[in-house]
Amino acid sequence: MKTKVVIVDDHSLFNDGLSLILKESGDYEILAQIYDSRKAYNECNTLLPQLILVDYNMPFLDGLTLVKQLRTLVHRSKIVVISMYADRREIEAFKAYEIEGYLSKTSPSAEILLSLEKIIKGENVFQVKQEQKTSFEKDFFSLKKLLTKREVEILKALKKGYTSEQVAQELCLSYYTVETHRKNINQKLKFNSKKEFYEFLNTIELEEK
Amino acid sequence: MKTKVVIVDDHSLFNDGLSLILKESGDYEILAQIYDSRKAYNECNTLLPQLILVDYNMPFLDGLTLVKQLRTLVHRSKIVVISMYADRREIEAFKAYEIEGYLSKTSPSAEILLSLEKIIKGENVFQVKQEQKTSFEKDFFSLKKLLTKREVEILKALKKGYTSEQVAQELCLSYYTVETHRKNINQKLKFNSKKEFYEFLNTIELEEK
DNA sequence: CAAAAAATACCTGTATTCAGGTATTTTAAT
DNA sequence: ATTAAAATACCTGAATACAGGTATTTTTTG
Repeated sequence: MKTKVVIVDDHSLFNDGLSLILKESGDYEILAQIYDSRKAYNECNTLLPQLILVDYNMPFLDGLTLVKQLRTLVHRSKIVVISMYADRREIEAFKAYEIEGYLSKTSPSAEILLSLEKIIKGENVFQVKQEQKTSFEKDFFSLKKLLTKREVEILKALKKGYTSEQVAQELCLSYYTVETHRKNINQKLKFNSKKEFYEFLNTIELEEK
Repeated sequence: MKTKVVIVDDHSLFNDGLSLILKESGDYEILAQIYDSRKAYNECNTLLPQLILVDYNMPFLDGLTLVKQLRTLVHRSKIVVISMYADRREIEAFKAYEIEGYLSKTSPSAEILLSLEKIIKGENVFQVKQEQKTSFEKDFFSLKKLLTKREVEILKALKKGYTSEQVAQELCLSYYTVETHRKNINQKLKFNSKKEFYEFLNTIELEEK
């Protein structure tokens, strides 16, 4: 049984090359090669890959933010980040989203294949020493499962560029209510900065398809 | 008759991927894949390839310096630089060494193959980045005219999710200075909401190298 | 060199967001 | 029908951002 893979990398040559390498090994089926990270969320939502390979450096939507989004999917894919530079701090940033692997583009491809094999079998592989292992498994959530209907409505209004005050007017609510909802949203999604929140807000698809 | 190629790129995955892509096309014979640019000169001196593909960003010996070296070889190979970011100024720097092509890693591999074909036939091909344009990126050129160097630096730091206070620390500035810069940026770009500012921040490509 | 542009820094007041609460009512689920 | 979840609303203090200034120094440029 071949492992179903989606590759997300804006560098087409690399994307295609990696795709070929995986195909050649005979163990992988490439469901999609995505060149624009902004499309990854929706693609993975329908394709349901077992493994998602994500580049770290991408325009518009960087690897970290993308991984955060992908983790809100109901379907739990294994996520492996492939970075140009194997940086410890970079890895730390990803720890929160409990990715299954972090590999470097500078590694020989044989090594990459070996690492991926291990990851498929359930191991986690971090090319730079993993010093602190997470003691408990967090529950992974679907955005829609985690957020309530009202909270999604609040997000939709915020997507229009409204302040909490304006959202309150729009939805005929008290300012305090809106703030409460935002507070709960922030708690659930654990944003580390305003930038992250707005990045999420700008890229997430809230309308039903 | 297959074209004899040497690939120089420290990113093994990319190197191997490109190698596979070329082999698959049936038109190329890979004489060597070199992962350490410092070895490229001697290798090419003995292998005498018709075509040398060189990555731009490499440790120890960058693409530009390597090309300079390779041009001192008696054997005249066609040299094509493959870069992450197709920047006009980068290309200019290479023009002095009369390379035959300059391609971007973001181009579809079919396009790369087509370009290489042309180059083999004697043409020179210089690809300048084809941008997927967002509303803001269209105006990026004028944006750079509008914003000062420091202001762009501030934006870059903000892109990391920093607050003004953190940006000040990062750049060894006063908090007030950072706020002044932000104020000027906001005045120049006339954002109507925080959402708009962060949308801009998240979508704009500030690195240009 | 003189003028303009850029970078630096400070001040004040206001607006907005965030994070910690508490608490009641409405709705959904067992 | 009872319980749990969701939605509502309020309070407060702190952090951050925004908008209006002023003002000095440094750098660039004609």
